[in-house]
Amino acid sequence: MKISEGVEWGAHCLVLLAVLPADAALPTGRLAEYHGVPSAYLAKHLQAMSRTGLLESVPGARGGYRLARPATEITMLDVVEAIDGTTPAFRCTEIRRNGPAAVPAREYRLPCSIHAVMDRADAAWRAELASVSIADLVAMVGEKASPEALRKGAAWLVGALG
Amino acid sequence: MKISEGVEWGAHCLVLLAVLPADAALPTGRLAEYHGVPSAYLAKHLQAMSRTGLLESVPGARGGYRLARPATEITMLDVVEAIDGTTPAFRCTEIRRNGPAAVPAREYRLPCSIHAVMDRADAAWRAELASVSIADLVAMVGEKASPEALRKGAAWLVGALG
DNA sequence: ACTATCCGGATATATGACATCCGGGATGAA
DNA sequence: TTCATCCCGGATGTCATATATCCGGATAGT
Repeated sequence: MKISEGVEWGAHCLVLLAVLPADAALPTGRLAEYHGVPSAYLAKHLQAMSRTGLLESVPGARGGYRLARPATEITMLDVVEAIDGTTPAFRCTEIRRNGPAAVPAREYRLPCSIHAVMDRADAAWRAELASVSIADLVAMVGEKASPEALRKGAAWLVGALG
Repeated sequence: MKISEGVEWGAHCLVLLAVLPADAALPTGRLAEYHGVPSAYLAKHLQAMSRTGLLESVPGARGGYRLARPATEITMLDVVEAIDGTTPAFRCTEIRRNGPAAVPAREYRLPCSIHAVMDRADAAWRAELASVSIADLVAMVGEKASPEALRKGAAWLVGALG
């Protein structure tokens, strides 16, 4: 089991965009440069977040991306679902309907018990992700990051936005 | 994100083995036949569960697999970890150390906030899985399955064990 | 001895993740 | 108007992993 690397990139981008002045936007190239990741591929994930309404794209010269709504209203679950999709990790192939114990399809009214358990675990995972917003992450990073790193990041932002 | 199909197979096999008389074992071929899955591939997953101590293998003619401990003491988390591995779904690539805001490695004492959030969600998922035992699943299946399916399954078992 | 079975390794194939590129369209600046 | 950016979607290529199979060696019943 494995989550796409793009989720990490997307989350970091959202955190960076969350500390920008209102209405300011950063283009794909700048976001890629800041995080040291390939620009062409990051674009794919930014487009995905734009499609699901997390980011707003500003076309044209001096355009870029900015948050589509306040950072308090974007959760980590939104990011994961935008980039990794909403398909549950477990897919029941209904193997109970195979083999010698199989009965006609209409008998399988109730969902497979194993399926149900996996779905509950999936729901718990998503609930945990939904409880954390991008704004929460901004606060955490502000507390944890070294002053030096914060200073360098801010200095770069001034250059990128100017 | 996606869980190996083998987890479903493994869980169903454990449930079937849990209803066997004590000390009775079923070989790979029978387990595969009962669930309608390829025997050679199922063997891989059974071996994995054997290595992690969920199953006990009985070598030699008329051997097979049986539970290594009571069904009440085998959880769904055990199954998932045996077959899908214990590696967390999210892997932090520390992209905060890239780009213009990077500082010397010794400055990154505290874990990445995004990483921390993903780990908490992963823990919630595992906790949910750990709260359900194979014995619980046997009970659920007993309640939910159609009497007809249970009868056919039992009949097949009598033949397979005889 | 013979047969049935587990076990590990080697191998083949398919699926999806990762990564890049290009053409089209939209926007603002010159 | 013209031009330089920039977003967007599709096509493409590469690579890692999941899926699936097979074989030889070891082991235990008959």
